[in-house]
Amino acid sequence: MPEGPEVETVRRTLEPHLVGRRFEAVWTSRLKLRNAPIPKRGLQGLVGRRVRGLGRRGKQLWIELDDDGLLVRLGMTGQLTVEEPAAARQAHTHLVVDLDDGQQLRYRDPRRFGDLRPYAGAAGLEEALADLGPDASELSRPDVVERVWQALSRTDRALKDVLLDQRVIAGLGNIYVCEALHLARLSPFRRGTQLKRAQGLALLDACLHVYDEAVRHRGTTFSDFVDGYGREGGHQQHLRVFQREGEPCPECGRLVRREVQSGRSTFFCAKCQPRPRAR
DNA sequence: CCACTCCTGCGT
DNA sequence: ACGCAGGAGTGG
Repeated sequence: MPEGPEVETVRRTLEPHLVGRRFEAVWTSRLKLRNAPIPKRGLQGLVGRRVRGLGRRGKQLWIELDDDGLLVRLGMTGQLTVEEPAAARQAHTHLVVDLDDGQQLRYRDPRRFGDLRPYAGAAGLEEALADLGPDASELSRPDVVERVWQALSRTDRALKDVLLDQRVIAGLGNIYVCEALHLARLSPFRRGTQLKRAQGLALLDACLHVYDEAVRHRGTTFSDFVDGYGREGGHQQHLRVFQREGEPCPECGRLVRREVQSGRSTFFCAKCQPRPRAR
């Protein structure tokens, strides 16, 4: 469910609550996450540590504790929230941490595509992030834009697939890639090598803009996404094409189309985002 | 690039 | 009953 803006919304809502708190006890379910057992021992090892801060790059979130820490990936349906211990524990809860202020940090994930992974020291964190490109918010920096443009302009892959590749830019998912391509008026099926420099830069600027707006609206909620206090996002009111098949394009009125690309739905306007002629 | 996997839940 | 879902990985 969550892309970078949703994860950032969780990070921002949880950080003020968690910083300075100590992990007093840890409970985990016995189910697997991402096809691997929950690392019970590693999580138990975090008891007694104090939270220093919350970090994020792309869709990857982490809680920095004294020395070590905990990486959290939300997958499609993960929710990380602070709740009263008396609040009913919802189905599909896989982690409950008792905090020293009497509250609980809870992780819930019906589809279990998420991941909980303790890490050791700065080196452990660095290793976990090694394959991630710069966060999409870093596209505000000219040097990052230049580096990403170089990668983009040299690939024959479709723009949609490149932007979804977390090694190139981290944090964009299906929603915001569709949105950015529409904003930049570029077809998702166009290839990187078919871009002129100005078009490429405009696309990266559109990615940054869409990303910032989504953060400003505290993320997009269709069904599952909630912030650290269980509140829904607001960006679903502002989507241009995503999940709007058959509705008029906000720019030209032509009906938005949906097509399957790389196995996933792509939403676009055939008039504003004409297909490239050849490859 | 494709097909298929991990899962549950929801809308048609 | 079936298709589809914000992600990510594998194998072909």
